[in-house]
Amino acid sequence: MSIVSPQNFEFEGTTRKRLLHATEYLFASHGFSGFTMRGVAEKANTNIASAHYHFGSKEAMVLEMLRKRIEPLNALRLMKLEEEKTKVGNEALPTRVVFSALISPIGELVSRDSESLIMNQLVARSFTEPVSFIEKMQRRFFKQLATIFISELKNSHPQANEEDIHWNFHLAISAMLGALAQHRRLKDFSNGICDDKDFKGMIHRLICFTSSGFDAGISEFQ
Amino acid sequence: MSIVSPQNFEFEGTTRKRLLHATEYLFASHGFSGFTMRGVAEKANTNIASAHYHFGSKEAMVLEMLRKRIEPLNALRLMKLEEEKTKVGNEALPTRVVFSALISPIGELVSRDSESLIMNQLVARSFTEPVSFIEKMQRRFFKQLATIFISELKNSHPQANEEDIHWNFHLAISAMLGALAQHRRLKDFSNGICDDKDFKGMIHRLICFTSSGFDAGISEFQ
DNA sequence: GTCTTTCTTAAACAATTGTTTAAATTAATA
DNA sequence: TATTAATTTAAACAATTGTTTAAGAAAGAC
Repeated sequence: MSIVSPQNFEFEGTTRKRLLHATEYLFASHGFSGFTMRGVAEKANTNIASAHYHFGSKEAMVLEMLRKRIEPLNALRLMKLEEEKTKVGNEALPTRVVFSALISPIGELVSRDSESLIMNQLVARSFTEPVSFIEKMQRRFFKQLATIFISELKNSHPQANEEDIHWNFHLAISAMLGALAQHRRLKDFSNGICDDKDFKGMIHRLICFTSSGFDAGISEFQ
Repeated sequence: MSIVSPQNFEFEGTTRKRLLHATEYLFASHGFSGFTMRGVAEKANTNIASAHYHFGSKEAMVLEMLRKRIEPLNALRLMKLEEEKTKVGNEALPTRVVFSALISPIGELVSRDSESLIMNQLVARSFTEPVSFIEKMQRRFFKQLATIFISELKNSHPQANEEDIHWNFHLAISAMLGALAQHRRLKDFSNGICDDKDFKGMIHRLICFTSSGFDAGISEFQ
């Protein structure tokens, strides 16, 4: 089960769902300007006019697809964070727990809906796409979440300065998205030593990697 | 001096050089399928037929541009690594020194040629582009280098198993490329607290972050 | 000088792009 | 059943894509 495997199967459900599904797959593997409405229509077993009937435009179709994927993910992240906060009461959360709340929901959503494997490359891509509306999406879908998690990290590191917190949070997010986006390289470069299908393992390693990197960056500069 | 700042100035030099320069800038900010030959020609103050005269095709032009940027970078990386190895003689290199040899050349090339700031987004983008010839480029330009650095990390961690080495090297590379590719987010999210123009600082932080993350990942799983 | 090569340019090419139109079909409602 | 709304479809639209052609200009060699 690789993150984005070549899909020859037909998408199922209503035309609208098939279109969103095909959009998701093609956007994840080719980027916004790299896929075509005709390509989406063909993969969804319908035609281009139908896509415009349901969504109005290519841009609107991608936006709707992204919204449906990202919103549940962020909701799960916030839920996890609240859960951990009530657990410890007045104490500050360890770095690792904060990053676990941020990262582990990716793996959990993938487990729930096996088809959402694509989401990883998808979310990651939406952070490297240059298209202006996606830059806006970053802010709309992620800035608020980032603020909450950063303030939590401030609680965990009361002696650290804000600049270090922000810098290393940024590096951690970059690592997270980078790992999702470049997952295929692991297979190419490890000569079969690593199991790139071990998604749970990746999530676990990613949490360990980012929280350790974060803490090292905080203590180094203070 | 942000990594990719909006450039209104005209590119200088021969037509060929102006074309490569414009290609670099546009590919970095829009990706392969996101920029057009007409856009490149206009930015280079020439016309599309001239671009085809000098390079033959859009793909060949991008390949040539990438080659000219990546090869000197990798040469510097290998030189740094050899330098450090001769310093310690028979001893193994600390993780941090290995990652410093891998990452610091990015900052040094940027210092030498201020215009190569773009290179960062550029190299990073070439690792998230889906276009097939760029996937081939990953292997051509990076696989050999990765093998060398991985074997060096094996020397540094003789007790670790290969799987952990590969996984965490992969995560470190992802963090490095992710940080370069998503550099703009720092400005967007830090509310002016962090100086995104402090490139040397970023390189330093990145080396600290990745080597600590790597070591944590190695020791956790053994 | 002439000739040859190198480079530049405007114009056209065929193919593909997102989008729209309008007719045909299906589903829902009364 | 009759009528209305929702959906699908083929065809065409204008704009843009990478590429090519062929004529011209610039530069160097003889």
